[in-house]
Amino acid sequence: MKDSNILDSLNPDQKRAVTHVKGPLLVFAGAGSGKTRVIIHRAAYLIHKGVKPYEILCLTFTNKAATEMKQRLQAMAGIRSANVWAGTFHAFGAWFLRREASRIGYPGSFIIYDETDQRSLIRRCIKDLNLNKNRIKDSIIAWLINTKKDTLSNKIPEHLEIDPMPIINMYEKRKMAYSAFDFGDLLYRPCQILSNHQEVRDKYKSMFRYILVDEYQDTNMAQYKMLMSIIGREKNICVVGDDDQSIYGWRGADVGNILRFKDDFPEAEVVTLEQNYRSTLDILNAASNLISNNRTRAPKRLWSNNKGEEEDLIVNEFADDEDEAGFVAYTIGKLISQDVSPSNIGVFYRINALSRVIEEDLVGEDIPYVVYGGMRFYERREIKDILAYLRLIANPMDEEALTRVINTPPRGIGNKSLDKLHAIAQDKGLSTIEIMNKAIEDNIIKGSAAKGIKSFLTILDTLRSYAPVVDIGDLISRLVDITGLQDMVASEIDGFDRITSIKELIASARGETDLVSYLEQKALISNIDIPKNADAVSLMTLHMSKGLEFDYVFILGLEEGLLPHVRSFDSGEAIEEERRLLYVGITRAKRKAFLSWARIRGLYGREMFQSPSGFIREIEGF
DNA sequence: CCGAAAAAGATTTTT
DNA sequence: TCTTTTTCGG
Repeated sequence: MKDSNILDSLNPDQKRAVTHVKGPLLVFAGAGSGKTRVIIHRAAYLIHKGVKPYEILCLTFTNKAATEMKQRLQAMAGIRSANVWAGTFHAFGAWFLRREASRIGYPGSFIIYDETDQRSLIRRCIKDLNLNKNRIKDSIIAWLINTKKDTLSNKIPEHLEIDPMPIINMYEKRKMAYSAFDFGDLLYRPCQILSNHQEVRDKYKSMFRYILVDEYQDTNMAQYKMLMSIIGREKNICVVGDDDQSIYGWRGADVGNILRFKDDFPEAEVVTLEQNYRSTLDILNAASNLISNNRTRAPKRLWSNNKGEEEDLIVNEFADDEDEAGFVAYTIGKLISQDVSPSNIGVFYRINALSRVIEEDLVGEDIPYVVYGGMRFYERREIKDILAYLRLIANPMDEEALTRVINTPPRGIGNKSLDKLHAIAQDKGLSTIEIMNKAIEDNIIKGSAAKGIKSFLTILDTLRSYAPVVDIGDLISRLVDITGLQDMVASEIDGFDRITSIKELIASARGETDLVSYLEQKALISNIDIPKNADAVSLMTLHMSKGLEFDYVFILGLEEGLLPHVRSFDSGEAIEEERRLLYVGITRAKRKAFLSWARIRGLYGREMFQSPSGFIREIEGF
């Protein structure tokens, strides 16, 4: 491949970013300015210039972005690109820990706890510490634990009724005994290891000589530190981002990271991409008007050559949410009748709860649609049950998984017996599974409970013997059969749907053989892949829309309390983030954007009287 | 111990 | 409104 193949289609600024090989590089890439192209082309260019693919590390924020990056790089640079390390920060953290976790007393075969697992473990700690009646919320503890890890700080809010530290300590101790990491650990623990071990730092510094980071504006403190400790002496670090699209502050993301890049690396080359190739001028101006109301941002103004039709951005007011939904469905129907493909239409909202009304009307109009997010596949009960069994096969120490399935389906083991077992295990310092047989021999557990436990152990043994010899799809289908999960689920009211999702899971696990890496994949990728060639209208939250584009975009619920959301009212910073969220939404639109608000909205079973979002006036430039 | 019924909880966003 | 947890009678 020649230089020209890689550089031909780029504008001068993009070219500058792609060809800057040595030393730190900061790319401010406005919405629709070809950011992803720059990253892909840059990686391809590096390989072309003789950089070894395995020396390149590409970090992104979402799985979606990571997958896209790998695919497009493969298309451009061919098979060699397979050796580029590309993935999310969390996936990188997990990969790192598989190799280095022994340094903090963890086995490399650890499992990953998702939010639900984390919550129920916290709840159990609260219970075991007899802090139940204090009505301390697990959500607050979870928030504390996660924030501590995301921001690498030890600050604890003072206005708490009780000291959260005993709970947190017990949580961490047990999590370690179970060989589990939570999401926060995947970023925090690598930081810890890297900062304590010079030789580990050196190892990864020489391993990855070229680092590319996408969505740098969304990095939190832990991600930042992790990054800084693996940047080699050559400082070939390239970060790409847009401070106007930082929308993860609530999760510890710090826009300051991108704004301070110049301080971290004074010698850095800075490229600003301001030409927008996506939207029409009207849409772009509306978005620019809006975002110019933010105080903390690097000054810039996007421009576009796309003239468009006369009215490309429309704000509508409706009497209630049903009218709004009716309009959206009607308009989409009209567009489709004009030969617009449904896949070129996106409907966005601030909170998932808004999708329902729209869905009803879309069904009524016979319009195909896909809802992204919402109830996540791997959080469905039947799927979590199956995964818990798999986790137990891979790692008998996983008490959380054990608690979940020991009596699912019911086999006569109630809370009493379970508490007894837990107590013995705690006492002996062993895992519950290890002491089960002995508890029965010693007659501590009797009757139906003992019988249930015996059959449970037999089931596990049987499954464990299958695990090395069949693929995971096969393993799961035997699992649902032997455990009785399948029969249990089938007899439920919504059994058919649940059986369908079990079948989906089995199908998607065909050909997989490595249980540990399979489970990691499931923990880190929360949504099952929806075929993207599906010709359907896309419904999603504004957060999910980042990185996508549609010819026609509908944004619902521009109301005070919804967008901006109530929870942002007490801080100016948070309001700015809401503004960026709407900015992201508007800039997804290529040809037309329909924004709307309703005077009455049914929300959580209540009728709310709404007033228009202040953002509407800002868009219109008053 | 089980399952139904009632009560409570949570409704922002994601890895 | 919808889901999860707790309570209570069998």
